[in-house]
Amino acid sequence: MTTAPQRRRRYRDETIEDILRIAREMMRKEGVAALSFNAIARTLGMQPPSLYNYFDSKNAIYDELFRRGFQDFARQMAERSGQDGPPGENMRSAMETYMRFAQENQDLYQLMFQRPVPDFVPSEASMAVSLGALQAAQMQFVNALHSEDLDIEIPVEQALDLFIAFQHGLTELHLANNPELPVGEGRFGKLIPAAVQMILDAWQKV
Amino acid sequence: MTTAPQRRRRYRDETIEDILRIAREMMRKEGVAALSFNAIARTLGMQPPSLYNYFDSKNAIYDELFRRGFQDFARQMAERSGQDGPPGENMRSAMETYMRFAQENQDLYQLMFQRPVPDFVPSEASMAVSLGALQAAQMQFVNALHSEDLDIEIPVEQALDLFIAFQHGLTELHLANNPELPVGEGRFGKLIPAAVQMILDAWQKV
DNA sequence: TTGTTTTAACTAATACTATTAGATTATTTG
DNA sequence: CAAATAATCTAATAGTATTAGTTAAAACAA
Repeated sequence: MTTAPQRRRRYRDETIEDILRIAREMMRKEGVAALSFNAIARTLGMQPPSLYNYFDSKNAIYDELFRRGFQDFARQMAERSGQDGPPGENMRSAMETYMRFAQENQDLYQLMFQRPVPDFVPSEASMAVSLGALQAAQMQFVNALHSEDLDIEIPVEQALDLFIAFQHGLTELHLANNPELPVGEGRFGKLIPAAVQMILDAWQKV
Repeated sequence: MTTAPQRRRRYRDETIEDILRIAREMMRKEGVAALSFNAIARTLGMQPPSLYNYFDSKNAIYDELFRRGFQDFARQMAERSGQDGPPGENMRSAMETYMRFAQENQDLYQLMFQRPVPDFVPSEASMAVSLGALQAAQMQFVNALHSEDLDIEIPVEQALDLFIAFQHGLTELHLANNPELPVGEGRFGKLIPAAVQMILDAWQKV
């Protein structure tokens, strides 16, 4: 028949989504590196070896989450507001989107930007997605640095890297100090406006 | 006798140092979270259970390294130059010392500032050392922010946190991108002067 | 120098982990 | 209906941290 094989595939796809959903729950609860392949299987009511029909290894699960994480990240950075606004607004939007993604997807963020699992190395395909996403996010921002309102005395790439480091540092420290608080609250989560103002004070035309 | 018992204690202390040295080697080679209690014992020529005569658990080894790491960190931050110099010199010295510690002790730095081992929670005693070290490093720096050359329009604690985030972000990204390069080289490792200049441009009296 | 206590090592065992091999059952296709 | 495929199982391997119980040696007190 024509419908039957599709049903099996649908079941299979559903099982894969279940696996990834359970994996993320466990990563959030026990820590990214504490993910147990066996425990995922047991939660699904399977014996651990059966899970190998869906993923070749535990690291293959990490890899799929890594890839999807960067896809989501790229999408959210692309859809953020303020890209065509004044530099300050653009910077604020970029920092908030970056930090919000990290706060709302702490499991994925750790997997993507920290390296909590020592023997997990992203596949070439996932690495390509990752580099593409990061480059796209940076390209969006280079335009802002070429604004007529700014007077930056260092090479654009360096200015961009300073911004990235600032953004990353604020995000890391927000997650370390107030992981439960949304962007805008907490010791570091509330500093985005002050950070943007500092950058503008340094780079704005006098 | 009087000398004999001291000899045994000396042997014991030497073994403890050996254990910690081997642990750090393994963490650098295989990753912090990949440290194997059994492998340390085998390297020492012991059976794994014998190692429990020196450390109560694998996490106790992490804990001792965590504590010593913050002691070293505090000492290096306290001894750094430029603390009484002009604000820009003080900032540059602080950032360089912070990043150099991270670059030269990547195993300890990960254990201290990232959280690569999910079920390792520092003991209260080690946590106290850690908080003391961080607070001391920050206190050194508050003086710099009160300099007469600066005109900061936000609360001092916020200015301090912005600096910390910037410093931390540059360091994280240096280790992620050019872990083998010393401070001053590499995409992010060379940006400390530019970062300090940016902060001065924003905060210096006009 | 005795006897006692402490220390440091051992072996054996437990309960976990990811993973592989091979057999079996269920589902889908020709 | 028969053949192929997919999904599951059991059993086993080699590793992990850790605990219990034992033994030999060293240090201490008399």
